[in-house]
Amino acid sequence: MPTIAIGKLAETCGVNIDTVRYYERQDLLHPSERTPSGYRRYDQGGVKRLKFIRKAQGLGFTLAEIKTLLGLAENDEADCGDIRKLARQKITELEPRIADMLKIKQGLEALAKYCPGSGKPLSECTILEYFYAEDKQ
Amino acid sequence: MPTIAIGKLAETCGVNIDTVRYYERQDLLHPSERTPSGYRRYDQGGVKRLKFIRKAQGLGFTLAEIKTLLGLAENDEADCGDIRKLARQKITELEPRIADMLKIKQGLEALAKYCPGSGKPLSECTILEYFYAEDKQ
DNA sequence: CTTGACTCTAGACTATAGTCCATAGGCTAT
DNA sequence: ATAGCCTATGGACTATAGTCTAGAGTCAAG
Repeated sequence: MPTIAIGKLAETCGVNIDTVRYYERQDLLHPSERTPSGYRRYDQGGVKRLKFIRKAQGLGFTLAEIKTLLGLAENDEADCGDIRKLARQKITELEPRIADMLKIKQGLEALAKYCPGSGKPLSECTILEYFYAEDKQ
Repeated sequence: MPTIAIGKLAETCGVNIDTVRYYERQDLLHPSERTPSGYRRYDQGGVKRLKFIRKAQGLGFTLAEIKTLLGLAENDEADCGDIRKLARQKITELEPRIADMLKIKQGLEALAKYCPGSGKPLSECTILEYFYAEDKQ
């Protein structure tokens, strides 16, 4: 079974070489062995694991969460429900964040819409007016 | 014109006292004067400025952007168009982020929907299958 | 056998927005 | 005048996810 060096692994998966070492420090990805001179060697499992990490990141999981996922994925006792639970939890975390961002966007749109725009003095800027408004309530 | 101490300012605006000093280091908010013993004193302008900062933050502006906004707000040469431009820019920054988060959420929902769930072995988990899938392309 | 590319380690540094700490001095009410 | 807050400073530390550096050692090709 051929193994590859860290540079090749990084290149294959499209990540920075230092990121691979960082994942190792975070206990997410270890080489399958080391050469006598101390060079890391990775097998196909390492490649899969690194791709797993990047995909899960793409879905918004943090490295800590990915560690849990990897732990489950390699635990024969775990079942599908555990994984699904994490996915659902992530969804419910995402929902208020999306809602917040939409609210912010709508707020900005409303401000921009009523701001008279170019050529008008700042005294007529409704955005600044909003920022400087006294809190009602 | 009465002035207030830093603790009172922080309390009035609902921020941590260290945050006020932090904003000063970031050149966002300076006391109107110092007492002979070196205590910061803030006037009503300071209160307004701090509230301005917090409101703009609530709309998703970074401190660096708020610095620009404050600069404009206090520059007689600036006009409304400048402010509106920043608001619009923020909106266009927000849009892809919202789209990304919706995409992530939908991806997770699709995964969770097809995952057989509790009681099923991991070998049937479609989420893990997705994570471990070979890239097509 | 030397050159250039690759890798090793430990530790510093990035961004963002704070928060906390120690130590010292100031202010106020009793 | 003294207890008990308040404030001053500089610097360290938090979280997250890396990125970069220095100095040393290793490997492969010509």
